[in-house]
Amino acid sequence: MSSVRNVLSGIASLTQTMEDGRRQMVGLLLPSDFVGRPGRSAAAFDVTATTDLVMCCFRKKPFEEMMSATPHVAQRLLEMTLDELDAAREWMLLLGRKTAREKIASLISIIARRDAALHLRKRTGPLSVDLPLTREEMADYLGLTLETVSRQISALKKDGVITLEGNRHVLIPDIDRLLEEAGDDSDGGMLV
Amino acid sequence: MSSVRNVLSGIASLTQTMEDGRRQMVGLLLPSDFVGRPGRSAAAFDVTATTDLVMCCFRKKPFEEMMSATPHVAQRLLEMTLDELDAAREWMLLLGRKTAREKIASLISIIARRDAALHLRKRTGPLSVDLPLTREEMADYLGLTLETVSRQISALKKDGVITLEGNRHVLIPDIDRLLEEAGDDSDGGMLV
DNA sequence: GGCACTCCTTGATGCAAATCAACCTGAGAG
DNA sequence: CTCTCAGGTTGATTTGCATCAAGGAGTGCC
Repeated sequence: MSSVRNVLSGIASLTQTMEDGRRQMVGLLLPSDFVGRPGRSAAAFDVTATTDLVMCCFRKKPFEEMMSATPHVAQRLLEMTLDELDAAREWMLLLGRKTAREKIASLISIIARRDAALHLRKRTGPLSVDLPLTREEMADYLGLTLETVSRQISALKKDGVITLEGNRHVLIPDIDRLLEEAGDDSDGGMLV
Repeated sequence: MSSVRNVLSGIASLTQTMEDGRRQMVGLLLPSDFVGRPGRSAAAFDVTATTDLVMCCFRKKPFEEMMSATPHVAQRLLEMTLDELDAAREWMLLLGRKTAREKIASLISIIARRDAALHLRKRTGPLSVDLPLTREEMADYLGLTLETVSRQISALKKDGVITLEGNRHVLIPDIDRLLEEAGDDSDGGMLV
């Protein structure tokens, strides 16, 4: 049993489930993300692959030895965990206080931002992003139902905030407009 | 400017605020909890004392030197941060999927558990806990309005799940009943 | 072709929690 | 003693989202 894994390619989701089946996604694992905890074997959450996935699993013992031996590793891991904690806390604001429309706009802008960070290319035309999640997965992430997700996406489309190309592809003519709809303050954090 | 602080006594809350004033509490700082991040100066959240508070502030430089010098410190800090992350994720389930009644029951049971962990004494009679928060602060924590908090507390009282002694003091005749109302699976995590 | 399936959209209806509003209680302050 | 003000309760009404329900579009299989 390895206690720590590292996503190499693909997307996985971290979800919590209640006895009666209500589900909440609590994290999205993208390439380069770590899962698991050094020093604990039982996982508190379900980890589900949402696409084909390649992960790199570390053996418990050697990994812990490395942690002790090289302080930089522990420090780097700490920093990554603190980033995740910040992201989780931003998400708590979304779950607790945002409207359905704001939630959708937030999700799209987060995906857009992550995409931009990944590709690092300045595009002049409208931003273009792929949604790596089904409507149901988005609903689980946002604390909504899939019907509400679908309706709010349609509404944002009708209002010209986004354009759809097929079900999974979104064009963003005006990113500031989208951020405004997301209710984030201008400079806005919200990295995942 | 110190980057890291440690609560010695009292209670502080970590909150996020939107431009229009909507607020979400994203963490409760109790004695022994750490705030802040090594390596970053700007805080992403408001930290507000909800009671008189004594904190221990570390100077940035010496703290970071200590981090590098003693791997145990970094590891311990990592572990604490991972615990906080777990707690944040449990909280996301609450915010995204639980009903108002379940949220209140969850909050009370969390406070009860923490209390029990602190005092370590087996009591035979009904559990007795003090709520360290006003109704409004509970509302900010749970993603509700203060009126709903008040109503649900009254409802739980009427249904015999809890008993009130004054506004801030709660008796729990049957902790399992309360946990059931909280919607947590029996053995249940939910530490804060 | 027809069938089964997943994913998605849209409409009608219901309900839980927000909102708006009034009032209660206790603690200082003058 | 009265005034004020923060914290709390409770009631009436509204509303945003969930729920229930039907149907469309794409894909793979026989």
